[in-house]
Amino acid sequence: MSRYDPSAFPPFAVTVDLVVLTVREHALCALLVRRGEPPFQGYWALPGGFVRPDEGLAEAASRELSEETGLRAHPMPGQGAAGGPVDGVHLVGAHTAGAHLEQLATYGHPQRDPRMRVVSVAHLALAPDLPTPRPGGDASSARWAPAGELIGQSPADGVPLAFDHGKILADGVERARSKIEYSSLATAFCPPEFTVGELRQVYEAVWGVALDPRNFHRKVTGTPGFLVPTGGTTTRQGGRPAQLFKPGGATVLNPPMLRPES
Amino acid sequence: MSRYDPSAFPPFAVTVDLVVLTVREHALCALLVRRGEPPFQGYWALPGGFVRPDEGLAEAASRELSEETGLRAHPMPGQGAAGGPVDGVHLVGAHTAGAHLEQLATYGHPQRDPRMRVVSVAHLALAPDLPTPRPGGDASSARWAPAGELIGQSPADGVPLAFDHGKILADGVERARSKIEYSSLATAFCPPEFTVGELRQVYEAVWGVALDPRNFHRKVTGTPGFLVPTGGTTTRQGGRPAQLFKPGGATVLNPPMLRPES
DNA sequence: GTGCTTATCGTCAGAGAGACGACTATCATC
DNA sequence: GATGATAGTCGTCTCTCTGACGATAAGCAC
Repeated sequence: MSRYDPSAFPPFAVTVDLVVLTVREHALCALLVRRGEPPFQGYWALPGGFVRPDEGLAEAASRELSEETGLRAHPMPGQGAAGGPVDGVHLVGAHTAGAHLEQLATYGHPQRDPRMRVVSVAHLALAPDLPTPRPGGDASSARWAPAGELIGQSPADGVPLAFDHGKILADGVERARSKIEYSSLATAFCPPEFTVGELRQVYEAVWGVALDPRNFHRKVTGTPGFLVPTGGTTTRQGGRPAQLFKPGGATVLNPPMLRPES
Repeated sequence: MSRYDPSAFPPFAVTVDLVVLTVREHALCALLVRRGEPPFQGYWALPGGFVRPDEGLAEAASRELSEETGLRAHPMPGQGAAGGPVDGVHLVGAHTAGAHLEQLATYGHPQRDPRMRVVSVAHLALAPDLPTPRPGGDASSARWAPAGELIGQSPADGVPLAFDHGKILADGVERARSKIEYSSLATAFCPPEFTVGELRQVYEAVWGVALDPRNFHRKVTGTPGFLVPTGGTTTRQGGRPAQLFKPGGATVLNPPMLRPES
């Protein structure tokens, strides 16, 4: 069985790759960076990089996210059981609301990188709309791309991503789509204070469906601990002034938001 | 940013660890093996081992499972999107029903193994009650242990597991508990043909609650594609003869089975 | 047969969701 | 200032599903 033979083990490279999602202009978008060197030179890829010898996986993901977006991380307490196997991490940028980071899955096909054996621990980050996608200072080397076009739900399938990043992105989008059903994670896409209508637009963008504003309003305001009114109002969406809310303490939604069957 | 510098990368050992769950005597049990060498010599641990240079992660998990339990694996088609990010694999043993294998999460804390930097990709396997836990041929080196006692839900907390395997086991149990809510995975704990009562006992053992037999019967027989009657009956549970069923094609349960709150 | 066990069908009340009507409050424009 | 457009918020009705639980069926041990 030779379990754990420390003298001779096959060496692997371990990386983290990030699926960073946000909602911009009513569409779910993913952060991509352009590869400057082979393999897949010139292709778009997910941001990521090597795990350093002395850092953990979540730590590496948090560091990479910070390098790519400027978001800084601090641990989000009390998420252990509810947040799934790997605890979520809450991220706070200098001028933005919190974000969410969690482990997604690990990809280790022997030939996924032609240079060597690389195992990538993919992470999923949900962020509010970042004013400037200032990734690395070089604007042409990074962009927000509509997720629907990248995962084959649009006629223009677009250029494929480097490595197996198309598959990783699709898995991340599916995770986000299912997770906002039964958790309050959709608020991670919103600014610190938001209206019910803005939250509904998040659901509509992530799921790609239209939701009834009245039923949605009843549902989210009627779920204890989901939303807390801040007292303020805003008219930034036009129309009648809307109440402003911030996320309540609840992390799980019971009963869940139901995604309409298409 | 130095993304992917193939010339110099920190070498990691990559292993797979297995959370193998089954239901025996109305209790959820996990497969443990005894460590014969340091560190944690004499401790119980999850089965697992190194990923070989030319095999994928699921492949390695499947191989380890086969070595430990005798279950053989073959791919389970058509599970891609519904089964989550990482496809499930269906396992078939010589004399038993199918089993289920899926990636759980990856654990890579820098100090989780005192000898070297080890990243472990944990997998979750759900198997029907195996007649003989013949792990490696040495009966004293492996056992089925009640999961409740191992994850701190019982007064006798028992001996802790080696490494971070207690945490991995707890995550696997939680994954199983939540996944049988909205998928048909509970049938993976059952023999090829089973009664509604046997399926109910699986839910009761995994969740640790009592369910109403009448409502459970209505729910599972009323969900299209969940169960298919085979035509036969059995009295192996005593009482009135019960219809035998096999798993239907459905993988997702909509609406889900609701775990009683408490 | 009697009693025990488990399976299976039925009934009823309450919670929650989808469909949609109605009213409110602001802004842009005439 | 009146008018219309836009968006927010409250209600109502119906249907489905669930939880609680009564009732009956069909085996086995004695």
